[in-house]
Amino acid sequence: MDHGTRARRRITLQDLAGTLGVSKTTVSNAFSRPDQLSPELRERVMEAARAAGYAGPNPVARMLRTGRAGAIGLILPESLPFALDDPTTSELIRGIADACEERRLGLLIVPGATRARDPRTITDVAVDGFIAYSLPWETPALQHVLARGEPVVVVDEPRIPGVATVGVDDFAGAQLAAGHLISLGHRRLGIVTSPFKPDGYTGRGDAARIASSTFDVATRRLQGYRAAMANAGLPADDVPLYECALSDEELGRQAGRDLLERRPRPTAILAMSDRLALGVLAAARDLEVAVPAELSIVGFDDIPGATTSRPSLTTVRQPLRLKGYAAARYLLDAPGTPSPDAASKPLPADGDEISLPVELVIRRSTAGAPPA
Amino acid sequence: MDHGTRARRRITLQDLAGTLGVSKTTVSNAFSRPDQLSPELRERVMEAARAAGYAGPNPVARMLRTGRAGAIGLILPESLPFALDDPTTSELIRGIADACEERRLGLLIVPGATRARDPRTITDVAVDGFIAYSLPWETPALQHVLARGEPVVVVDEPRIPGVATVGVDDFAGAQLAAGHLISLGHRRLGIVTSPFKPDGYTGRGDAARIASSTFDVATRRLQGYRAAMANAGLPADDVPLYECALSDEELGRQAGRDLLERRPRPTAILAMSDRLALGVLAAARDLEVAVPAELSIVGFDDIPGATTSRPSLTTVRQPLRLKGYAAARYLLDAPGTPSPDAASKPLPADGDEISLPVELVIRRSTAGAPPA
DNA sequence: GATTTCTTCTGGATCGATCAAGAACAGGGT
DNA sequence: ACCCTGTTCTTGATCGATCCAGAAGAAATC
Repeated sequence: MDHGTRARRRITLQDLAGTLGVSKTTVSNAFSRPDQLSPELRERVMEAARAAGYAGPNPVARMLRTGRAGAIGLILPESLPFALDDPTTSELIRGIADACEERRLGLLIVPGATRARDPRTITDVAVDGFIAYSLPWETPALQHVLARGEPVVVVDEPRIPGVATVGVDDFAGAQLAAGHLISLGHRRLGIVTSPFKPDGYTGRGDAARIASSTFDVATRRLQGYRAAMANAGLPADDVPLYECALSDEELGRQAGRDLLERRPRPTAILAMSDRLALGVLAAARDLEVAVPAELSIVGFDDIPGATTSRPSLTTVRQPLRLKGYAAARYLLDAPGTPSPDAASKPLPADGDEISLPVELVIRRSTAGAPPA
Repeated sequence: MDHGTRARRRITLQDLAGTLGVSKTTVSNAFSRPDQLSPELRERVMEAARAAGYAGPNPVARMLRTGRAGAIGLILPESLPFALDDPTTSELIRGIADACEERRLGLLIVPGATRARDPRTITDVAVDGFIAYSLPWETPALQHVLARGEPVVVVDEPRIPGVATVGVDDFAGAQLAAGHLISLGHRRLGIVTSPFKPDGYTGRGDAARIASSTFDVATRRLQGYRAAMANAGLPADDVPLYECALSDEELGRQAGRDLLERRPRPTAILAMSDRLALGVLAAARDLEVAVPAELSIVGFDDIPGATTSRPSLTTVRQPLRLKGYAAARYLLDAPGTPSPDAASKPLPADGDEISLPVELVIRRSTAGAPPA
């Protein structure tokens, strides 16, 4: 790995100082603190640097001395290819990128955290802090991140006491979604859930799994759904449930088929993500169940595809991009340490936890329950 | 920025050695070269580390000493949000991520390179090499990358002597596309181009701009189109041309409207990317021009959306994901330095240049020319 | 028993920069 | 002449690890 450019040993600041007959501090200053030396000398230094092919101070050495890496790390649960396919994750990344760009910071992506592997992908990385996205409770990856002793902001989950978290009010959002269906007269609901454990299970809901869930968000959304049902006097505990290992359209379709083949057939399905909901929509199409005439569907997230589907998707909007932006800002600006521009975006912080608002967006995938 | 976790000063390997009464080398070995010390001592060290909250050797210090950063940098021309929207770029990223995962390397993204800014986003970053994607010739960013003296692989452009490049045969691909239309009987063609310069210009083609183009790929594709036309005896020089500042559907639509409003109206349009082609498709719909009956359209890239559009898009397929993978592998494995598994994927390398094959994919957006 | 070899561990140099403290010299004010 | 302030540049310590050469002791070889 030394092609594309000469393998000449890299010149150091020291060397350059030697050939110029000045001290290394002076050369360092020429690059990093121009006001600390006379313009003429600085020009001489830069000229010599150009001539010697010196590109500037070694970033790693500088990091070691200054203690700043100039980048933040993003821990993702799945692989990067998956993350890019998933609108939820890629919106989050966009938001984080917005903040990184403002602050001129690099973004280092560390994917595949749930498949616990070599901790070195986390421990060996030069960053000033981490954003950990949607990890299950017991992930070793998260332990390694925390052990590094650098600032960490968790997005969505897991909620860990003492660790800053940015998320949305999943409970309220789910309650809104279910409440909407109930107010439309639906009584036989079905639920498609995101995973409760990172073990790849896909299939009918299982009380034991739910009880021992390691994914906070799925748990809270389920509680929200059930709370709304309980409020309406519906039996919340034995609602048909299908768990998907990933928020993926194909699995949503599978879930939709399963739920729609049950008798009595549900008249409405709550999905914990829009991708799952779009899968359910596909299943309804497969089985020739009319949406919304015979079946109402509510998603969660409000991804771009929720507008363009046919019918468009009623869903619970969460500010995905803002969530990423807020997480990065929160990581960068310690609360209580008012940075120059911290006032520009006051975020609703509550202790360690920033909770962003959700909102029910009613589109065409929901309608009154069909006559019994 | 020290919340979420205690602000305790980080323990060093030295400290730990002190409290244990062993040398720092031993502690270092315990973490990084377990075979260099007795299992019992190693266990004692690890135990003490756990007790002291020591997460392992400081990655930056290790990098400085070993000279390896454990990550590669990806320079992108536009912002990351744009890159994620663009299927071409995100497929490339997927491919790079595949290779990084194989090698357990981090991926550090440095976006926005064409809007030349602070060189520090490039010079201050800890990576073992760079992949530079689709940059114009004179970008200062590229100079900074090259100046770092670390391995660089350029993807697509610019072709720079002595710098490894991974790309496709744009000329041949464009020739295939134009040849296909000509063999269908089309004589009045129009061309929608990606930018020739990174100055944000969108509008009708301009010979001067083309002559002074700083984007190799656009230039080569245009030459391919024109070569096919010249071969068929068509006047290649005054073919209607519309240049778009970005490969973006909205601009493609704008281009399509412009070309379709010219008289005589072209019977076929060549677009330098699928996103532009999809925009042209939208313009045809706007103007109620039937595709492919009244207008044939050929794209370039073969992004996923090319299959799902209506009609589906005839295009020149390039192996986008493989391109990313190949670039990363080429960066990691110096040619001539046969690494253990280098033989697994023999790539068609020609000197510094790897050229991946393209292929014409005929779908429903092209048909015989309408009768004159 | 002397010599060699192996295993296990140690000390000091080193990677390439930044930082704190201070030296040398200039000019200004009294 | 003196002190003070300011600018410009230098020296030596330091960031936190890895690497190299070698020491000490145990085991193997002759």
